[in-house]
This record gives sequence, structure tokens and C-alpha cells, in this order.
Amino acid sequence: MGRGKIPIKRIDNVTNRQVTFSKRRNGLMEKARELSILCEAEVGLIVFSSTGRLHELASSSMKSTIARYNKAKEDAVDVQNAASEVKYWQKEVAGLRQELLDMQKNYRMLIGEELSGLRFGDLQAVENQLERSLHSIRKKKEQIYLGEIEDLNRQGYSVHMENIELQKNLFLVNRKNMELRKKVMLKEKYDESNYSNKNDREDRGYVILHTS
Amino acid sequence: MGRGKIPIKRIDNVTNRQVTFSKRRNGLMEKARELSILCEAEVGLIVFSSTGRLHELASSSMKSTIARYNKAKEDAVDVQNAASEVKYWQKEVAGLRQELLDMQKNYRMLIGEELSGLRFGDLQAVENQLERSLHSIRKKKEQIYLGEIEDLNRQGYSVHMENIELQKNLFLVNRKNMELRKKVMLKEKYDESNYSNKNDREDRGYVILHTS
DNA sequence: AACTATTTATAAGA
DNA sequence: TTCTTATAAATAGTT
Repeated sequence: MGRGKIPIKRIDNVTNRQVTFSKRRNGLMEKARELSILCEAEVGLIVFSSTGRLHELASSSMKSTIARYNKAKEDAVDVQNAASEVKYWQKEVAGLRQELLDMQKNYRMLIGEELSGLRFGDLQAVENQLERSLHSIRKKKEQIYLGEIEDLNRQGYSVHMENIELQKNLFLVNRKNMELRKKVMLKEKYDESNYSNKNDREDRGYVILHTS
Repeated sequence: MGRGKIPIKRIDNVTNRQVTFSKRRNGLMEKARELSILCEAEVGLIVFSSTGRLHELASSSMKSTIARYNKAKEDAVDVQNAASEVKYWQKEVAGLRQELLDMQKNYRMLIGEELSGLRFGDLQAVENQLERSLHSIRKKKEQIYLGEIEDLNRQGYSVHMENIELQKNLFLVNRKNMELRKKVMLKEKYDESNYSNKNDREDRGYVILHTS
């Protein structure tokens, strides 16, 4: 129910998962509350989020509901004695150990260890998985790279603008320079024609501009 | 939701109440199951009907969920408190659960899920791992990206050098400018003292340089 | 946090 | 009961 249907499997996107958790947890608790009221049921609901936060709802009190639950279970199967409890936890440990071993085996396969004993098809599957993995990692990395390039472009632009400004100044100063030289020449001419004064004639060189 | 809306209060009609209980209990349990799967939550749900029948749902096991609940509540005073052996195994289970979660996280990272939150260095490490595993020729695109960044850096450098060259020229032209102005002034002084010639006096402004 | 287009749950009827 | 169906409610994707 929503804009689209989603399959009932772990939501990969973390943000999405958290938002959905929040929404559905509220919905679930509301439903539990309604059930207890509408039908006079005793309801106890415990939810641990994937981040480990506890949320609970109890129509009466969680403690008494759990007590009633334990009693009901006790009546059903006499399982609560110490020995069987230890057995229970031992079984739990054994199960988890097995799960962990399987997981480790998968992991090693994926990082290229323990490939012996695999058939061609299995190897192909592992290879495909690795390729998919690389794809998503590259995409992520590409995003970071693109950001970096954008930064450099921005920097380059500001140096370019400074450059243009300098060229402008250079042009202005150069023009001033020309005007002054003209003035100097005119005066020299005037001086020459009137007094044949031959002083200060050397310093008329001008700078050749490098503007690329 | 239904043919009509009903107020959230005890349903008086017994038959009706039982039917509704049955329907809504199923719905609630389904929702609880979905939440646990979609959001990787640990869910425990206990429901006693008004006739005293027990219904339960637990994503892992009710016992461990209640244990976790008690621990979270720090209500460690319980039946669970009995033997230290039980405690030992519980600790073992908690440790293994954590190990399994870490392993799963690593695994997901390696298969390209849950990359958000990783820094560049982490991604590089994962990618290197994948590359070693796969021996693939993936470097091409990366090199193109790196080349692009290097190009930009090089371009930035050459523009920078050009900038320096322009500043140098500017300095030279400016110096020439000063010298010429000095010369003009000297001549004017000379002219003044000899002829009181007041012409061409206006154009003595100079350019203020912007060199940032 | 709101908004809505859809999907889902369910109240009443068969 | 269980199935059907009209309607209410929940919620996925979007802003």
C-alpha cells in the first residue's frame, strides 16, 4: 500500500529502511492497540530496530504479559527447567556458529580464497557478483571524482579571471606609456629645432609585451 | 477500513468480536513479520484472546527477544537470572550475533550494497580487494578520470605561469611609465623656468594597478 | 514532515 | 465458516 508495491525483503537503502521502519512501527503499534481494545485481548509487542533501539507496547503491562506468556508456555511444554534452558542456549550457539561459518565461507569465496572445489558455474557466479560489486563501487567513486574535477574547474576559472584583469591593466599602462613617449618625442623635437639640445635621447626603448 | 468505519472501543457482539479478533490478529502478525524482514528488526508479539488463547510471533525466538528486552530494561531479575551457566551461553549468543552482523556488513559492502557512509579510502580498499580477487582490467576508466584531473592541474599551472609573466611585464612597463613621467616633469620644469609655458599640464594621471 | 496515488486491510454481506 | 466486495486505512514514493 503506497505509490508502489514493495517486495517483502530487507530494504537495502539505509535511509529508506529507517523511514519505513518508523512508519510501519507506528502502524503496527496502533493496530496492536486497536486489537486489544476492540477484542479485549492482552497484547504485548516488543520491537528492536536494526540499530538496537527498543520500542514496546503492552495493553496492560509488559511484565505481566511476559509472566502470563511464560506460564502459558510452561503449561504447554515443561521446558523451563534449568537443564533444558542451558540446552536451549547451547543450541542457539551451535546454530549461530554454523551460520557464521557459512557466512565466512561465502566471504572467503568472494575475496578469492577457497576457490578450490568450485565448479565452473560457481566460479562464473562469483565472477558476476564481483563485477556487479565493482560497478556499484565505481559509481560511488565516480561521484567523488566528479566532485573533485568540478572543484579544479572552479579554481581554474578564478585564476583565469585574474589573468584577464592583469591584461587589462597592462593594456592601460601601456597606453599611458605610449602617450608619454609621444609627449617626450614632441618636446625633443621642439628642443632640437630651438636649441639643438641633444641630451636624454637614449632612453626611448619600449617593452615588448608577452600576452600569449 | 471496511464497509463502514467502526469506533475503537470494545465490540459488544461476541461473534462479531471473535471474527474481528481473528481477522485483525492475522493482519497484525503479518505486519509484524513484514516489519522484521523489511527493516531487519527483532520483533516479538504476544497476544492473548479474550478467551485466554495464546498467539505469538517472533522474528527470531520469543525467548531470546524477551531476554534482550529484559536486558534492555535492566530487569535482569528474572527466571533468566538463575544459573551462571545460562548467563555464559547468553553472552556467547550475544557475541556471536554481533560477529555475524559484522560479517554480514562486510559481505554486503563487498557485494556493493551499503556503500553509503564509506570514505574514499574505504572504498579504495574494498575496490582493491575486488580487483585482486578478479584480476580484471578495470583501470582504464579510472585512468581517464585521473588524467582529466591531472590535465586540469597542468592547465591551471600554465595559466598561473602566464599570470606571473604578465605581472612581470606589467612591472616593467610601469617602471618605463614612471621614468617617462619623470622625464616629462623635468622638461616641464625646465620649460617653466625658461618660458613659463603652462601648456600640457593636465595629462599627468597614472594608472592604479590591480594585481590582487 | 506533509502529500497523494496506490496498495492493503477489513466490516459487512453472502 | 470462508469468500466477496465496498470502503477505510496504511503506506511508498515524492516534495
